[in-house]
Amino acid sequence: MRYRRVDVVDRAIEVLDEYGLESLTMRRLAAELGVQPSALYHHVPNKQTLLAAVADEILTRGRRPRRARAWDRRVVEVCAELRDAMLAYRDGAEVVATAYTFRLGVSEPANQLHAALRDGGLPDDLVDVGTRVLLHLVFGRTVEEQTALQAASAGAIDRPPGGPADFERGLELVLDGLRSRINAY
Amino acid sequence: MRYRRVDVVDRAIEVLDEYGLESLTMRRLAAELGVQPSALYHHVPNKQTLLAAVADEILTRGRRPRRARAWDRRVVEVCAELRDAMLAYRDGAEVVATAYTFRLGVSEPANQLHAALRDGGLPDDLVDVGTRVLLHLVFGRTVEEQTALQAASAGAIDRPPGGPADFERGLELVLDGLRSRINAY
DNA sequence: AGTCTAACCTGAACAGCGTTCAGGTGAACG
DNA sequence: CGTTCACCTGAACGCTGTTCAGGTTAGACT
Repeated sequence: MRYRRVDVVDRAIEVLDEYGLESLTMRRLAAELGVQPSALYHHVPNKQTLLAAVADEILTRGRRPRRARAWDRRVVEVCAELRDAMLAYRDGAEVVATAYTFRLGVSEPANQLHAALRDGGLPDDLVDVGTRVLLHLVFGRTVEEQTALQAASAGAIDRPPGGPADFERGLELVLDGLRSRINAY
Repeated sequence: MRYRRVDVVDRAIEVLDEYGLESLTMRRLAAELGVQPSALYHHVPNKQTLLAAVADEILTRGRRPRRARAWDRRVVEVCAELRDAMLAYRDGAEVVATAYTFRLGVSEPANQLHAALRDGGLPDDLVDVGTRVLLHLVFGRTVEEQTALQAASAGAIDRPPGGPADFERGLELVLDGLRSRINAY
């Protein structure tokens, strides 16, 4: 069998979802493809890049059509989509959040939030600040939620916190702040 | 030379600050102490625990007296102290944020924020939501800032964003949201 | 049809990691 | 003066990401 880059990334996501991030090693992935570990380096320069590609693919798979027209509803939509996309795969939140931290891909959600806040009529500098605050909120919260969720399903019952409702509460908090800044101008 | 747990943690912080998190290996730390790697396991059960201890020590060293009386000023104070404490050591933000993610220590800032929001007269559930939002904001932002800062000092000039002003802007955004929820009751 | 090129892969190795374990050593205490 | 026990040694185990020289094979070109 001969593979291309896409096949490697796809299989990486399968391994991630089934066995978790700590089991997603180059050797494991190679074995899963029936190939020597060194073969992977013909498709990907290193593991970090692989993980970035995995993160991007996870987000791509989670995309859905934009429905809302009002800027603040659109922010909620983007954040919810981002959250759901990450939660759809085991350890997805950690992979995506880490890739974002190292500025590897994951720029699409940032762009969409940026655009939404701009449409809201916020001053430019507040658009930047707001975008980052929203991203940090979504990443932090979702990583926390997924960690707790997986810990809970592993027996350590530590009341799975939050859920979508709790998530949206936090979001509304920030949106309130943003809205109050609009009315001021 | 004979060491105790404190010595190990202290030296770990020195190695962290001087050579960075990726160089803080058990072997490296042992060599720095002039000791076999296995010796470390008499002071610490594993590396994860060591890093949690490092995180806690970093926060302890960064503590300062509480001055503000108003609840919202106190929130700003706690967040600023947390940020400064993490920024005081190389990769400090990442170490502390990771420890928090895995629920290993780092509970003090959470408690203080919780108390401040309670004093603000927020309903209980909002206190929880707000505390976590604030923590995620501070962690996300500080990790991002420190990463960019260190990348910049390593030659990759990617405009070091933010600084204290930018940080406080994001914070005020959330505080606005919280304040608006108070006045509603 | 035959040749060539480039993409894909093999197999072995390197240097490093966290962690374990049986056994040694020396300071402090009774 | 003897014993205990905290601290440490030295070697090993099983992993990890990554490199490299060389083999194989599919597809394009003449």
